[in-house]
Parts: sequence; structure tokens; C-alpha cells
Amino acid sequence: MADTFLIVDGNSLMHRAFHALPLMDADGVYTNAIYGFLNMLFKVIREEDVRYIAVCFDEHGPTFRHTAYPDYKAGRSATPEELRQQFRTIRQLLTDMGVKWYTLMGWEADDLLGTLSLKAEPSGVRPLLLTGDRDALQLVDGTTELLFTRKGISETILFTPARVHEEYGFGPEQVTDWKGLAGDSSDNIPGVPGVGDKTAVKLLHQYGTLENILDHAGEVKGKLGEKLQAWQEQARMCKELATIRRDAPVDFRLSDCALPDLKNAIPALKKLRLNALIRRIDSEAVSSGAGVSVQAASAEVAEVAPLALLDFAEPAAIETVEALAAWLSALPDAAHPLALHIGETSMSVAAQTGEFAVIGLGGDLLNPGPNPAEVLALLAGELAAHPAIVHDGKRLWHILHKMNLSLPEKYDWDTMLGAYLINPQEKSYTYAALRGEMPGDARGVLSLAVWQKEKIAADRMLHLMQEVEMPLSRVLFDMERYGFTVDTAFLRQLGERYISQIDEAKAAFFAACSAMAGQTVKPINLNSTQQLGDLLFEQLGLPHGKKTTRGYSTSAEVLENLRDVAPEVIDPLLRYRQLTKLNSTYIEGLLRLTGSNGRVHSTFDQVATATGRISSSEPNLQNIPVRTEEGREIRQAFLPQEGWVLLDADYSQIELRLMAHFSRDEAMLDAFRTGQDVHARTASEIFEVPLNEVDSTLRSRAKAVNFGLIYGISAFGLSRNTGVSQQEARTFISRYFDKYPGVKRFMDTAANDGMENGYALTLMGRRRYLPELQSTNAMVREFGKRAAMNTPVQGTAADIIKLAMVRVHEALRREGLRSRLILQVHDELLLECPPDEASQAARILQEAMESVITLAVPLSAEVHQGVNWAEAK
DNA sequence: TAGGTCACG
DNA sequence: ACGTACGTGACCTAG
Repeated sequence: MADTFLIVDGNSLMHRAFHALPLMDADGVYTNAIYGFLNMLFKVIREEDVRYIAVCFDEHGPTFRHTAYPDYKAGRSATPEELRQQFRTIRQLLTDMGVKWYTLMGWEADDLLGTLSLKAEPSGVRPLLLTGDRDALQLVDGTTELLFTRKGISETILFTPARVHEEYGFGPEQVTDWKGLAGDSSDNIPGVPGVGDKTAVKLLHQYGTLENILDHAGEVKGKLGEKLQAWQEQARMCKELATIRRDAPVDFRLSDCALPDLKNAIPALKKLRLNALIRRIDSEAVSSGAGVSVQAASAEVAEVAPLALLDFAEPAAIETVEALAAWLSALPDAAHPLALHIGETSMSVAAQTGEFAVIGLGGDLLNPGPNPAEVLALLAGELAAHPAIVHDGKRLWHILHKMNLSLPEKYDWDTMLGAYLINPQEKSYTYAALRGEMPGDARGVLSLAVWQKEKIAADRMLHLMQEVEMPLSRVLFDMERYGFTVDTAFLRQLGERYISQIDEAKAAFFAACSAMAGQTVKPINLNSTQQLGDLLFEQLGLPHGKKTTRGYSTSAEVLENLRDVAPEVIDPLLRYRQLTKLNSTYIEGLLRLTGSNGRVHSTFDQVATATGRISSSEPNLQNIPVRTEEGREIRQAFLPQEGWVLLDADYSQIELRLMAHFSRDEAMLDAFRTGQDVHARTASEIFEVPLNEVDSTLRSRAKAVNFGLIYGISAFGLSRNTGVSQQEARTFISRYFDKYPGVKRFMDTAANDGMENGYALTLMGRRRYLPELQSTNAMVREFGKRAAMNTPVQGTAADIIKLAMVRVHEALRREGLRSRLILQVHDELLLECPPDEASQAARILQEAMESVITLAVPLSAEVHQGVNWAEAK
């Protein structure tokens, strides 16, 4: 095998390292880019068995590209000083090490890569390019390969011509054609306006080269064709700008590039305090993991339970129900909390005063142990009087209720809910998973509870625990118990209709495929994305977009883009997808879970989400269709108890109101205080048109911006979700922040607080740890920032509706009503009520929801009544 | 069991 | 900077 000649794009790698790693410094001198660069270099040198090496840098000053196109790279932000100084240092370091580096006035590093790889070819070496710049993919051919850095700089991917094809759907020789069409915003190369990556790939598939596309622009239908014609000069120029030159006048001798002894760098690395790198050179362990770990000193991380067990008396081993009764009667007075634990083969009880008993339930035929039902009845009787300490109260309430036993009067602590508040992102909240070294009995539960109480008080969540989460578990217990009536006959009828339409869609799809292929295509399992991808993209040759780990993506988003190419194939397929989803999840799934009483009893999981929301499962009643007319029909099957009515109340814009509250942004506060249509108002502000001239397009764009804010906005996300270009999205966002500076401040503060504290907080003090903010991977850190911005908003909305549920539940009982809460869908509550109670219940509901907390803007809830869920919306 | 897809707020 | 909107659960296929 030929010797490897590693040719490095120093600019690209330094930039990538700089942005991927947190700023590190040695006495005020920044080192993160240098560290990342060398780390990657050492890793590749070892893994690829490098024999020759050269590093290329840009040289400041105009290049031939600027001469051809004065705006080249104009939009790019200036290199920050923290990076510029590292560029100076790295050149010196490379010189010290004896690593050959190249730079040439008027030429970019890419061009040097192209030139060196070409010049080296005759020596019979294997040129291997190392870069994070996609342009360089055009240099890949039979001899030259390319290592592309990914995920910041922590990974590389090796490109051969075949791999380029696989990844992008076109070959190295088409890279420049692609750039000519789609442009490159980072270099300020415009391409053809309105043509993005996907359209460009589609065109290249059809016509091969840019020139051929432009020659046939007349055949391309619609707006796209017009644009191609109008912008053909620009496209040609962009292609030229993107073309890497391979004829730079450099003085190159392979022998200059022989790999030197890396130890030469040690003194300089010492000065920069890059000890980890020195160790790697020393030990020759220039190896695995370019990953670096840097911990922020002050950021807190989630704590785990301590091991300390409280003092207990020797366990009383109890074997008979009579003995248990005697033991219980000797317990201290009812003011003391009592912990109860139900195990597989035993039950145990522990008092805060130190008493502890275990009752084995087992035994055998000759010596039968106590009957679990009798034991539980005794314990429940005792527990009813004492404040109860339990793990997963809701589950216990179900057990007691099924056995017709009374529930504890006072609820002192729930270790499952405690563990959730301490850290809402544990994998599992079973007692077995949480107890650590604690015994698996009531002593352990009690000890854990005592520790948690202290911890939660210190974290200022006692109120959230005692006034929100614990009372809520009783409310959820009732909701699960009551269930929701389902009209099974109606569902079955709807299902039959779906099935016949599914058959039609399927037939239409295969007919269209056969017509397109010119022969009968073999039927496939339409539910298999693999088989479907093969049919669409291999057999029919449709242009494919994104790829997934297993093959081609066939998501609705991808299919939507193929509609103008082959509507007769795509439309029935989308229809098939929609109908099978409705039928299998919402018709068959729901029917399977409907009990003989005609009701479904969902489970509400109080410890499932990172933000404080509850989740619903078996069935999930929080994702019943509503957005499309056809899906919405399913809601007609959800009924109140016979003869009753449904009330549906939802918070209006609760998350945006919270954004207004947190940010105290004047314009936003004003919108809510004066009861304006917020999205219209936003549109009027950012598009600078009078309120009465905001049309539906502007309003819906503004609405998307508002949504984006709640999610921790990014231009990419906004563009992908609305179809506007990334450039436009950027403009919308910056105009938004100009008009709503308070919101901008809030977002920045949220991200900063998260970084400093290590967690995000809601209004009621719920916390979510964000270890992602300490990651060395820039992408992971960005995610952490968005979560830091979103969690206070989503989490506070969750706090608020939870408290409202507790209040509504209480108020209904206090007023002696039979009306009851049966469902929560994040910002919406559903009640079923006897008709004569409906108006009173509606008042209670609205009043409780709106008065739960006082914010800087009013909370508003709208209540509707109906005979089914569709009608009550 | 994991990944892809799609239903909801 | 080469990836990306936040939070969920159910169904299906493929290994």
C-alpha cells in the first residue's frame, strides 16, 4: 500500500476546533483551537499511518475569487481575535515541530490542497486530505481520498468517490455544479435564488451538469425554470468560484514533508499548558478519542441519594395477622408518619419513631403465611390515620381502591415524586432503581424520604412537592379510575371506511408505480420503509433526499418534495400513510384498550418528562388527532358518561404569555394586556405593516416565529418549518429581536443561567439539569441552550396547569358536584358533568384556571361544551 | 430492541 | 460551525 501523504486544511480545522470546544486559556492566552487541531492531527497521524504531512493556510489579501466577484465571502463575520492569535501560534508551533506548512498570497487553503495533492501524485503516495470544508470533496478521485471532520471535530468520515455518491447522491465531479445552483451562504456565494440543496440534487440527477441544466432550463416547469434562465450567468459564476484550482505556483518537494519527530513541540506545548497533548506525544499514545472534557467549575449536577439508613429497632418478624394487629396497636400515636412498602413476598411498615416490622406473605401448603389481602386491610386501616410515606402513591391508591380499602387521610411523602423533582431525567423511578444501598423495605423508603425532604427544601421545591405534585397524584388517580367513554360502534364504522380507502390508495399507488416503470412492479409491504425506499429510489429512480442510517428517508417531508415529480405515485402513498396511521393507532389501538364498560382508562405518568409535563399512555389520550378534518372525526367517538356533557377548557397562548412574563418585554406585555391577536401584532411589528394590513400569510409566518421562540429559535429550524429560506428566517429573527429586545434579553439570560448553574428553573422552582451545556461538542451545547430557553416556559406552563387541576378537583368536591376531571392535554382540561351542573362547573373551571397564579399578564382560559370531544373544542 | 414515521401540545 | 427547532407515545419493520 502506498505511503499516506496527509494534507491538512489548517484554516478549516482551526475554525472547526475553535467553534466545537469551549474557550480554554492558559494565563489569558487562548488555546482551544490549537488543542483541538493538534489532537485531531495526532489522532489521524496514528490511525492512518501517515508518512508525509503538509498543512495549508489561507493568506490574507484578495484572491482571484474576489477579483471575479467582489462580494466573495463578504457576509462572513470577521475572525474573532481569540482565534486570530491562535492562528499565529499554531504556525510557530508547526515550525517548531518541523511540520511543513504552506501559504500563498492570493490563494486559499483549498487551492493549495488541490495543488499539493496533484503534484504529489507522480511520487506514488496516497494523498489524504483532512478538512471540514465540503468544497474539497471535488478533489476526491481514484487516488486522492478525503477525511471529513464531523460532530465538531470529534469524528472523521473517509470519502472515496463511491462514498460521496452514497452520501450526497452525486459524484465529486458534480460538487461545483451543485454549488453553482444551491450556493453557499457561508462564503456569500448566492447560487440561483430559491434553489436549495434538495432542488439542486434533483436537477443534477436529471441533467448531470450545471451547463446541461442551463441548456435545458426551458424544459423545467414553473417558477424554477424561469429562475434558472434568469440567473444563469450568476450560476455559472458561482460554479467557477466554487472550483478549486490545482495550479498554484508553490514550490513543492515531497521530501520536505517527511513526518518529523513530534517531540520537538513539547517545550512550546508546555508553555501553553497543553499537558494532555504532551502526555500523548510522550507515551506515543497518540490515540483514540479526540474528545476533550472540560468541566465548568460551578455548574451543579444532579445528586444521588445518600447511603445513610436511619436508626431502626430490630425488625419485628411477624408471621400472623393477629401478631400484626398486636404490633400495630402498640405503635405511637397517629401524629407520626408511617412508611408502607409492598414487596413481592412481603409487606413492611416503618415508623419515624424507629419501629419496624416485616410481614412475610409466603409460606407453603402446610404452613400457610398470612393472606396478603388481610395484611393489607390491617395496614391500610392503620395507615389511614397516620401521615403516609410511600413510593408511588398513585399505584398504591389503585391497589387499595380495588380491594375496597380506604386511602390514607394524610399523605406525608412520596419518594417517587421526590426523586423526580430532585432530577426529572432518571431512566427509571421504580424504588428498586432508586434505592441504591438502601434496604428494599419500608425502612429504606422512610430513610430516603427523610433525606429527600431535606434536599427538596434546600432546593426550594417543598411547595411544589406538597402543594402540587403530591395532591396531583390523587387527582390523576381519580382520572385514571374514571376513564373516558368511547363510542366503539362509531369507531368500528369509521374503521371500515378507512380500510376501504386504504385499499383504494394502495391500488392507485401500485398502478402508478407500474405505469412509471413501464412494467408491473412487484408488490411490496408498504409499511416497510426499506422496501418502499428501494421501490421509489432504485426501481423508479426518483431523486432521493436525506438518507437515514438504514437507507433512504421516505418521510412525509421527503415525499412532499417529490410531489411535483410524480404526483400520481406520491399522493396515494401519502394518503395510505395517513389512513393507516388513523386506523392502526386510533381505531384498532383504541378499540383494543376499551374495557367492557365502554371506557378507556389511560395511565398518566407523573415522572416521565424532563420539563414537568405529565404523559399519557395505553392509550395515549394526549395525541388524539385534531389538526386535519379527517383525523378530527376520531374525536366524535369520545363521549361523556351517558346523559352527561363534556366541558373542554384550554389556556390561550399560555407559553407566549409566560414569555411575556419572564421577559417583561414592553411590546409583548402590551399585546396581552390589551387583548390583541398576538400573532397579528408580531406580524405587524416584524414586517412593519399596519395591524389592519396583516394578511394570513404574514400572520402565519409571525406565528411560526413565535413558536420558534418558545423552542429556542434557530434560522435553520424556522426555515425548515415554514419553507422560507434560511436567509429570510435570519432576517425575521433579527427583526423580531429588534422589536422585542426584552425577549432577546430573556433568551440570553436563560442560556447563561443554565451555563452557570448547571440547570434551568421554572416559576415554581422545578429544575432540570442541563449537562449538555458542559459538552465539548458544539452541537450538543447548542441543544443545551435551546433546552435552557424552552424549559422555563414549557415547565412553568406544566406547573400552572397542574396546580389548576388540584384546585379544580378541590373546588368541585367542595361545591358537592358530581362533575369530574377526566383528561389533561398540556394546556387543556376536560371535564364530564351532569347537564344541570354544566354552567356551574364551567365557571369553577375557568375561574380556577385563570386565578392559579398572578403573572405580569392575565391568564386566559376558554371553556366550551359539547356532547362529544369534537364538539366541545 | 432500535430506528423510522407520525399523532399531539 | 456541516447539524438543529421544545416535549411526548404508538405502531411497524428488521435484526
